Amino acid sequence: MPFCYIEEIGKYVSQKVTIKGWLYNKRSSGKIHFLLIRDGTGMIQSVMSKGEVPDAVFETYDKLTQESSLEVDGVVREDKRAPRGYELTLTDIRIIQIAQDYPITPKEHGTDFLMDNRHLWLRSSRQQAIMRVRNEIIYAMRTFFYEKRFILIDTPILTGSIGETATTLFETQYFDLGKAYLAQTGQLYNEAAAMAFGRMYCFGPTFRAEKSKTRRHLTEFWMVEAEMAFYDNEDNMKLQEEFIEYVVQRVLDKSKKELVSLERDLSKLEKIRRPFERMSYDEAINHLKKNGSKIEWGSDLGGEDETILANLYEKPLFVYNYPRQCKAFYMKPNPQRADVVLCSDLLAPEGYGEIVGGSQRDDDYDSLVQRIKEEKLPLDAYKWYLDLRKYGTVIHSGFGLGVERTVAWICGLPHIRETIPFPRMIYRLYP
RNA sequence: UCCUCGGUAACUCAAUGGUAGAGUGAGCGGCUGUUAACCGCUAAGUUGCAGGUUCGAGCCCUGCCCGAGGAGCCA
Repeated sequence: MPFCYIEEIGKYVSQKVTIKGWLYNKRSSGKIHFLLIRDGTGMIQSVMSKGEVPDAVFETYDKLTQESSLEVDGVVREDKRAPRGYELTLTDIRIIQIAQDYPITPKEHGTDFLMDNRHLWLRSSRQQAIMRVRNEIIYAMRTFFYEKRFILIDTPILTGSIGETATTLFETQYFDLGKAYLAQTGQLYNEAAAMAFGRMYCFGPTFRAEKSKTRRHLTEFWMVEAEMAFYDNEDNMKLQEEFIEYVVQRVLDKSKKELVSLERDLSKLEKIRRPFERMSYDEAINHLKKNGSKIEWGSDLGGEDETILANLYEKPLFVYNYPRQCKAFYMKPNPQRADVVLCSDLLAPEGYGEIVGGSQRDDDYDSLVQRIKEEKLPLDAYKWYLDLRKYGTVIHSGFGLGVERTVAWICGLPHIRETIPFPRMIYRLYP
């Protein structure tokens, strides 16, 4: 008898198959039992009627509890009455283990309880859909870069030198060499790699010890960061548009079923096509002031400011040329205007906020040394980084995209915590 | 770190300062097409912790602990 995964059950219509999985839910009318079985690839309703199977098999229904593990044999049928189109007429059930008091019931639960049971919550159909979309998003990102001949270069997670200023870093003792920090970005290493390979990207976890407590923050999150030699910031923004469009449209194609089950409005995603909207930082400030914001030129945009701007359009919005003072030291000053840098943030629509930050990097040795001194950063730690401006410096640019914020946006989720299997947040390290 | 809200049965929530209750889940029984099935019965509580006010506190006051939403900061 063939073993089969539920996602390919359609290939086995009128055949007898074996399914291995877990009991999601059960219902009965007394002489007819319904078992909803999941196997990680999907869900199928299985049916048995009294008299049509041996009594011993029929009575195993009474013993089965939610999330008990089991193997079943049955004949595959197409049936409109089944929740997923196909149904299994059972011939045998073999119990592997009876689950005792599975805590997550089919009814409502609160956030705290679900987060404490995250290891089990992942079994529910909504979480399954989100993780499948996340999987497609990541695959689309990697495919995009692979097809463009970008090289994947893995950057270190334990670092000595710090990437940027402001944010707080997780630190740990590193043998006799002093403090090591968990990487908040791979960018500086990316620049070294771009000078070696031309166009590259890294994909990995990053860490911020910020005491942020919002629906858009994690202390551990995944970032995809690209770096390109001979790209100015205009080339950089064009690449970002192409990248986002590719990822959204591909996921829309590959994960339609999951997005529909998450009740995502697909028409909103269908509109994510190049070119995206653009607005300079100066224009953004003017618009915000006209609409009652207290923001002053020179400070970074707040969450509410971003939402006001992003809601003007149905497509993502680039805000470019930020003041030098609110951006990282490595960004290249605008040659026409020394008070702003050649950079852009990409704001996702529907209030999802910043998902990409990018810039042209300062390629001049003296100017970079000056900026490092201004920021009071340890010059020694950046010696290798400065070498990149000594040995064949070229114009180069790059960007970083937050994977979880992108997943939240594409799935239409209210909170980032459901976009990663085991979220790390300021007040949560378990499970 | 700051502001706001919350903590009552395993879960989700009720309960004018006056006998702590319902639904879900669990257990038992019924039902031959159920769709978070339905119907009946049963068990289930140190009301987050420590004090205080009061004849009497789940409810009012103080402190602490835990969580959520937001701010700042960021992807």
